[in-house]
Amino acid sequence: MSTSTGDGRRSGAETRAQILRVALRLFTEKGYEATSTRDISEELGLTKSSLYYHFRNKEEILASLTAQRRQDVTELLDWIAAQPRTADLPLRAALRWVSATTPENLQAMRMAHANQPLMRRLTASGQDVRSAFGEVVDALAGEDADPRRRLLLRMAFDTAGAALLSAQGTDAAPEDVIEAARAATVALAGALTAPEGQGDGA
Amino acid sequence: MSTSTGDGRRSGAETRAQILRVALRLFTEKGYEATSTRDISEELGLTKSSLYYHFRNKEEILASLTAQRRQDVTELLDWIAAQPRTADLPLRAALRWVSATTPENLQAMRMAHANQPLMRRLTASGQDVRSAFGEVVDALAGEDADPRRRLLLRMAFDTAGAALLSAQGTDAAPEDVIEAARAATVALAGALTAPEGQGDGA
DNA sequence: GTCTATAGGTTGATAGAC
DNA sequence: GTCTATCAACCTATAGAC
Repeated sequence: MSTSTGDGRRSGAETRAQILRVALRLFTEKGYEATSTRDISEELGLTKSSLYYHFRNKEEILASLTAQRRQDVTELLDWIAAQPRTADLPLRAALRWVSATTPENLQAMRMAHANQPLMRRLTASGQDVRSAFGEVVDALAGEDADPRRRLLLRMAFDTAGAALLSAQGTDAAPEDVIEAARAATVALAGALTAPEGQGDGA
Repeated sequence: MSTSTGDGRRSGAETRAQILRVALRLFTEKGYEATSTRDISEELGLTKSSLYYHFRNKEEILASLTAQRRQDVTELLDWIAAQPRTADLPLRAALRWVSATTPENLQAMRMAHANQPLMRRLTASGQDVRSAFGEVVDALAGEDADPRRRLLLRMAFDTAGAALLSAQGTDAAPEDVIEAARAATVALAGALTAPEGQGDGA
């Protein structure tokens, strides 16, 4: 029966999870600034004040939604460091990254995309997912590679985000998005190892 | 000498253009909702009220920034309709689209990306740039193509947006972004005509 | 854990003088 | 064309009762 107390109260963890679920959806649909704490609380049948029992402030709700992502990038960096530096390492690394994307990850990415300026602000003041990619690119392409090559490599990792962008307004399922992203990663990484033409002639 | 009146006033068109320039930057940096009319006016040495002489309301400023984009898609559609339906038409069409991207277009795209939820709202209530791409995809792939193929084709057109996404936080110049987008379009369109492997075997 | 009540501040927008 | 003055609406967040 969970930890319900019998009257209108719920377990702390349960309510907290509900708040996060609703906030994730509203922050994505309407944007963080356009979503008021009132919007969130009313949808749960609570008052604004009750929200402040579970979270210090509105931004902490967002932080809880964002946490636990840089860890993944760090693991990827460790994995790359342990790999033999073969020519197809960029492809294997990017494919590993994109293949690890789950539908839950997609929804978090949607939210991040829907609040770009805000995420940029948080980025500047602490932990960052996107800037960590700079290290990944450095590890794979070297800091001396030309900007166009570096950007293309980055795009090979970012195909999930790109697919999400293109899928906007369509009825594409999360699985379609991930599959298209994988295909795009293969294509982009391939272009990096054979930049000119599509045959293998000179 | 322009149309300055000699005292503190400026020509209407001139002030209007300045407002649009500042708004484009602030809407991109901070987001539409987080940018107040006060932010815009103060940066120009005006009062909020003066803004309302040039624009009916805040949203009309955004609309002025957004206008004149669907035209481009319509032209693309006409061009596609007039082309022979060869196997490389998707590549040629997507490349034509991406190649026509200017640094000015990039900045407008940046702004659109920074305000996804709002743009989606405007989309639902009238003219739309993104949904028009559905027609492009239909014309090139047919409505019967599987979702993964359709999405991949869409991504081949959306490489400028994807490159912009990946370029965030880097020092990539607009020209680098456009060049990387072109390369990505070639790679993605290539993957569409030869979906399996990178050789040309079965 | 949730409520009512309210503090304290910002916002978009309008009226009317100059 | 720009200003001052003002408004109603809304926001985040806190205090304190239950």
